[in-house]
Order: sequence, then structure tokens, then C-alpha cells
Amino acid sequence: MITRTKYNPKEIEAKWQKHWEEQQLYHAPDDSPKPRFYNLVMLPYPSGDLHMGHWYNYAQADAYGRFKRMNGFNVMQPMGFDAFGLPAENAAIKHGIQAHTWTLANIVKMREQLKMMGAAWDWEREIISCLPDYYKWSQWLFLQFYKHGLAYRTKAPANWCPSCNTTLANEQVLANGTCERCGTTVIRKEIDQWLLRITKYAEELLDFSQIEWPEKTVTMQHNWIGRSEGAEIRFSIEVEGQTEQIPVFTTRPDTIYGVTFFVLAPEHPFVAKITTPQQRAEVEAYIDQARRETEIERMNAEKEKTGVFTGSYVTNPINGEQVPVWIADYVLMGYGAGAIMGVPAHDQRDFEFARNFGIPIVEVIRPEDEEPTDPATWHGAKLAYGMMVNSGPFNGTPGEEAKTAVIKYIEEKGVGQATVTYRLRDWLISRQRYWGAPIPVVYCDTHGMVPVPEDQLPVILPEHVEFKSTGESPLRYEPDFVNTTCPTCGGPATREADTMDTFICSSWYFLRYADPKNAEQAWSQEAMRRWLPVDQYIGGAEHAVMHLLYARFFIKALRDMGHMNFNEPFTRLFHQGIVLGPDGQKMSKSRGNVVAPDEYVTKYGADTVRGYMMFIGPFDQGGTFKSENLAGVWRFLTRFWDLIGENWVENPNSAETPASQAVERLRHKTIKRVTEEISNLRFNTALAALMECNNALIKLQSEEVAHSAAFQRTLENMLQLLAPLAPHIAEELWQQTGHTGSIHTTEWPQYNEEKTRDENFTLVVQVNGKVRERIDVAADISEQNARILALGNERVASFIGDATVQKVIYVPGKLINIVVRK
RNA sequence: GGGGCGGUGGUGAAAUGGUAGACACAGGGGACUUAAAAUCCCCAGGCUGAACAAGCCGUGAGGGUUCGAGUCCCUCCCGCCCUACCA
Repeated sequence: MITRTKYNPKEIEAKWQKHWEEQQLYHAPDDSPKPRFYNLVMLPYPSGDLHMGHWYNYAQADAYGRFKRMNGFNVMQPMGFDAFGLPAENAAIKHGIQAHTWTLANIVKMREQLKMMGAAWDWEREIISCLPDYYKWSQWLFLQFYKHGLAYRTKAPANWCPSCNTTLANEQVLANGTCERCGTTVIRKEIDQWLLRITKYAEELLDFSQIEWPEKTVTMQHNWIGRSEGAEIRFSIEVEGQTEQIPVFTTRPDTIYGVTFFVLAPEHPFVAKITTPQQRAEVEAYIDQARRETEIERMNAEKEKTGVFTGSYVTNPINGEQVPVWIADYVLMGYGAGAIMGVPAHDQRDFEFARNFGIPIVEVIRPEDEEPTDPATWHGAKLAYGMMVNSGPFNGTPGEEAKTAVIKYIEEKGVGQATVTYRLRDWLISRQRYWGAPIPVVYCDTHGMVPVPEDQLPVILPEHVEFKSTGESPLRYEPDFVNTTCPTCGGPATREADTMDTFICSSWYFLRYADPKNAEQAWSQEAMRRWLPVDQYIGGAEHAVMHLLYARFFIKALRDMGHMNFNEPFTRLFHQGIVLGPDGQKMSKSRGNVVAPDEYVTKYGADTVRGYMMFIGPFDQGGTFKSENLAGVWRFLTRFWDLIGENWVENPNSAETPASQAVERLRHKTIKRVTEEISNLRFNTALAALMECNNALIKLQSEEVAHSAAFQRTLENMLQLLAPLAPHIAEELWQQTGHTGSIHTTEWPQYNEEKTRDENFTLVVQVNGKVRERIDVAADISEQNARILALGNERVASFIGDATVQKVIYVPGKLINIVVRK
């Protein structure tokens, strides 16, 4: 017998957390002979508060890692902080506390909160992205990208607040197109920016064959990359007596005879050259207006089509026709060629534009069985493929064939070729911000732009800066930072004052966990081979096209540089659902429905809060936080605690009885269910299975079978099955029941399929598919006997009546269905 | 407009094409208690019914496939999320 005490989570949780830490129980050694399992969750931003969403995500991820550990894997489950970014800078501006101080204080607090979860984090591997020993390598990576032509500097349009005199991230532009700080309308401005050439990997990034990711995420990345097959076609134009070519991109070369106008994006370099003097004033006014518009306004498809005629004409290369050149903001400089051929009959946007400006509409594609109609009577463009009409020598060419025929023709004529275009743009990584990793580049009067040599890294970010109200990066005003010498000539030079997008830091953190203390390299080849790629990655779906795409790009680029021998960073990906506030709304400070876990941890203990998070529902669905539901898990843990306290015996009775055999079946069934559920990240049903087992054992506890070896074995296995979900109570009871060593290093209980089978089952008897009777029968009943039993049953007979039995369906172990007809 | 996810009791939810509602929460009844809390036991999809007799209906709506559909197929309705002038 063990000493009976009351379940007191507060006491035991603190005790075991301390013990595990002292024992370094969760450190993943580099030299283990066991197979590795890299179990990763997206690292948090150190906001200073660990909220319910973190618990929801981390508790279940932790349970999975613990399950894998008990199943014989050397599990690496690291934790760290994505510590650069705007909130720290805003806190600095608002409260006058330095971003560095604010962030590190938050990390101290959050680390404590994370430890209260009792999760198996390997703190030996912790990384903090805002510390020099980490961002040194972010800078080193930038230099590698630069060296391989994957990082470049160019003028790129950015959101610009004319009042704050700075660029803004897209997230800082409010929905109505104004600056979040001062309310001024944000405009677009061309400034020098650093970009990474992610577009070079567009094609390979479309290949998801080596990873097991949610279909939804694959689709989102696929759409984001946006591959379009079509043709580049060059239209010619006379500029100051010279013939120049303007290319367009189209996915519908088959409609080229329907071109009745031509449109350039307002920013297109040709606009100034081709605008006639009479049209100049109007065109310039339009460009000015377009520039003032935010991207959000401009991309609103509901908006009326606007545009201005430039006064010039281009020549359609296929038929020599002259068509007017317009500029319009529905054509975007950043996509395709920044120019389009206007085919109003077969493109909805062109149709609307032509209608607005009285441009002719010519039908050139028509389904074979359709009569010609007057386009003036149409209500919209005809997008379907069909036979070419009004298309000179191409008349009668059908569907897809029409596309290839036109492409072949333009290629032969040398006025264009088949092309693939992607929606994906290069990744703009410069931020005119302080709290980020400095871009390791200097500008010298003699040598121009010079990358900082690797042996001079890190370029240290000053911990103390002064925030002035200019809105510019404070780094620009730090002489000690900005003023430096040229690495090439030693002459005076200026440092780049822009910092890197924080997504750079999070694009490779999972590599650093494998070799977190390496002072010589970002990681060793050995560490890569040992730990990467990540086996299971768990995180929010909101990162589907940002972080998750950038990380894939990083791995592919680094592989091509010779730093990796694998193609994808995350083999299996899982998106957890979102925990909503008690009002069913997304938790947010402004709504005032944010639930802090701390008070519930104090009241019920971490194990109950963990369990409740799992019990809310399927892991990928999230759910509404309801404090009253914590009671269910609390009661279960308490009852289980008491069950063991009152029934654990040291010398059980090993005799087999029918009752003990039934308990033994329950044991095998429960192991099977819990094993399968956790394997599939279904913690809600895993917990339900344990509850069922618990309830069943409670019913038996006053009977003799409670002293049987089978019963005791079941209690023991229950503890192990519970260990990943509620690690503290399981460890405590493991110790109380006289075991030595941690339960978390024990081997996961095994079940025998044979022994999960019942001796009897309830044979369901249906008549015409409706359940009419349930008969308890032996598990191995023959079909013949089942038939006899069913047909001989009085109730069943009354439902059959005088109808004729047509056939009998027998499903072994389940049911028998008697099909009758009158 | 495009893409995705979902719709099952009062609530959260279970259910390899085979007994719909496991497991819980809230609720009702009872036990214990001076009382409350906690704990324990019992009830609980809807309708008809005195019934713990029996029957009928029931997984957003309507069709279909099947001996049998919450589950598969088609059409539609509703909700949520993402995305959006991409040529």
C-alpha cells in the first residue's frame, strides 16, 4: 500500500520540474544510439506573456514529443525566442525603455512561464535571435546569399509615410491606407532596398512531393507562387523615328486578333517616352494620382476601371493593326511585363475598360456550336476556349491548339515566345528600423558598396539608441555605429543603417538548434546530418506563405551552396487550431477576452490545464475556452490519483479469473486506443480512452479483482499512457508506486491485438437496415448460428411478419441484416 | 470573384460504409452535510405514451448509390478562414 494523500498539483509539479531540470532529463544528447526525432514547434515572440494559444500549441506538441521518446527515439525538442521585431521598438518609443532591456526581461518571464507547463524543452539548446551569437550567423547567411548572387540591392517601391518620413511594413498600413502612427495617407515610394532572389527557386518551390503537409498549405503556397503559362509577345512602336519593342505577357495568345487597345502600367518606363505633348498633362496627373493610392485601394477589383490615352499607337505583330496605347492602374508594373494587350471580348477587366472608354470589342473565339452575336449586346467577356474566328489565316483553329499555333507563329516571326510567369516576387528584406539584425554592408566613397568580411562579424547592434521623432531608423543617428572604415581601403565609410526582416532570423533557427553553441560556424555538417530535416513541425496556419515558404527557400539555396544535403526543412507539418475567448471571438486585448493561463495553473495545476487544452477538441480545430470545462479533466486526474492511492498493492494475486481476464482485455484495448490516437495527434480521444478505462476500474475497485495482477498492471500502464499528457502526476504516482527512475524514460506499453478481442459481442439484428434486436453472442459465432439466432428471435420474427426473406447480410463481429419483401 | 474548412443533443464533441451521440461540461433527481462547497450514485436527442411497454422521427436542405449513409456522389442553403484587377 502507498501512503494515501490528496492530489496536490502545486506541490508535486514544482517538485518534479525542479528534479527534471537537475537531472537534465530532456536534453537530447548528440551521441545517442537511438534513432533521432526532431520535434519542433514554431518559436514564440517574447511579448512577455505566455497565453492560452501557446499552451494549446505547446502542450500537445510536448505530449507528442514525450510519446516519441517513450517509443525509443532520441527526441530533440528545443525552444527559443524570435526576439527581433516591432513591438520592442514601439515599447521603446512609447515607454522610453530600451528594446534590448524590454526584450530580455520578457524572455526571463516567458521562460519561467514555459517551465511551468512542465514541457520537455531542451533548454541546453535555447536560441535568442536578438543576441550577437545568433544574429552573427544571420548576417553570415546574408553574406552567403550575397556571394552567390541571391541578395541584391535595387530601388523598389515601398509604403512611405510622408509625415513620418519613413517606409512602413505592409502590416503597419491600416486597411484605409493610412499610417498606423500618424494617420497620414501612405504613398508608394521608390527607395533603395535589399532583396533576396527567391524567384530563382519558384519552380522548385512548387514541388511538394518530398513533404507531408496539409493540402491547404500546399495549395496556398502554390497559389502564392502563381505559375502561369503563356507567351511574351512584343508589340512595336515608333519613338522619335526609331522602332522600339514593348513586350506583354498573356495567357491567351489565341485571342491576339481581338486586341483593340494596349495598356501600360502607370510606372512603366515607356510612358514618358511615348506620351504625346497634347496628352502629357493628363497622363502626368493620372500617374500622380495612382502613386498616391495605396496598394490596397489600387487592388480593389470592385473599383471602376480608369485610365488615360497616351496619344500613341502600337502595332499588333500578327496583323499589323495599329491600336491605341493607354495607361491604367489595373495593370501592375510588378507582374508579367507591366503591359498588356487589351482583348475586351475575352478578358473581363479589358471588357470593363473598353466599355468605359468606348473602345471596340471584337469577338475572336467562339464555341463551335454557337451562333455569332453582337459584342455590343454582351454583359461581360467570354472567357471560354473555343474556335478562332475573325483571325485571318487562323480561322477555325480549335481550343488549346489555337494557343500553340499562335505561339509557333510568333516564335517563327521572332516577335515573341512561350513563357512562364510567376506571381511570386523577390523578397524585400530591408527594414528602416532599429530592432533587427544589421545588414552587414558598408558604403565607401572609393569602393562603393562593400560587404563586411566574414571575420569581422557580427556587426553589433547598439543596445542603447536614441529615438528621435524623425521616424527614421535610430541607427542613422548613431555615429559610433554608422561611421566606420572601408574593409577594402581602410578609408572612411558608412554602415548600412537598415536592418533585416525578422523573417530572416526565423528562416534558419531550426538549423541552429542542432548546433546551438558552435562559435566557429552557424552549424557543423555533422549536426546537420544528425538532426535535420525536422521530423515534425507544429505551428500556426497564418505562416503558410511567409515563414514556411522562406524557410523552404533558405534550405534550397543553402543546399545549392553546399551547406545542406537535403531539400526540404520540414518533413511533416501540422497546423494547430486557434483557441477563442469565452465569448467565441478571437482573443485580443482590445476585446478584453484574453484568458491568462496562470490563474488556472494556480487553481488546478499544469497537468489539468494541459489536459483541458487537449480535451477541447481535435488539435487542428481549436475551440472556445470555457473555464468550467477544466473541471472535467481535474475530476479525472483526481479520481485516478485516488484510484491508485486506494488500490495499489505490492503483492497482487496472479491467479487468472474471468474477471481478471476482462481487466486484461481492457488493458490491451486501452493501450491500443491511446497509442493510435496519440500517433495521429488526436489527444482529445486519447484522453477520452483513458477516462473510460479509469471509470471502468473505479467500478471494479471494491471487488476482488482489484487485487489481481491484471488490475495492477493496468494501473501501471495507465500511468505510462498518461505520462505524455499529464507528466507531473504520472511521475509522482510512478514514484509512489515504488518505481525507480523517471516514468518518462520508460518504454511505451505494448499491446497484443489478439488480447484486445472480447469473448462476446452484441450482435445487432437489422430488418431492412433498421435495428430491431440486439443479442449477446460468443465472439466466434458462425454465420450459420447467427442466422438461426436472428431468424428464430421473436421480436425479429414479428418485424418480418409474412414477408419473404430475400437475402441475409452477415458482418462478422457486428451485425446481421435480414432483407425482406412483402 | 477564386480557394479552403466546417454544419451531429442545451454545450464541447465521438463514430475503418455497419448499434449515431463514446468521453466530458452544463442541467435535473438523490446521498452525505446544521448549511454550502467538494465528493459519490442515478437520469438525460426529439415526439407519442402513465410507462424503466412499444413505436415513430432524428447528423443544415433535397436527390442518388448501397442490404445498410453522419460517413461516398450530385444540387442547393448557411457559417468561418484565407486570397483577390496576376493579364
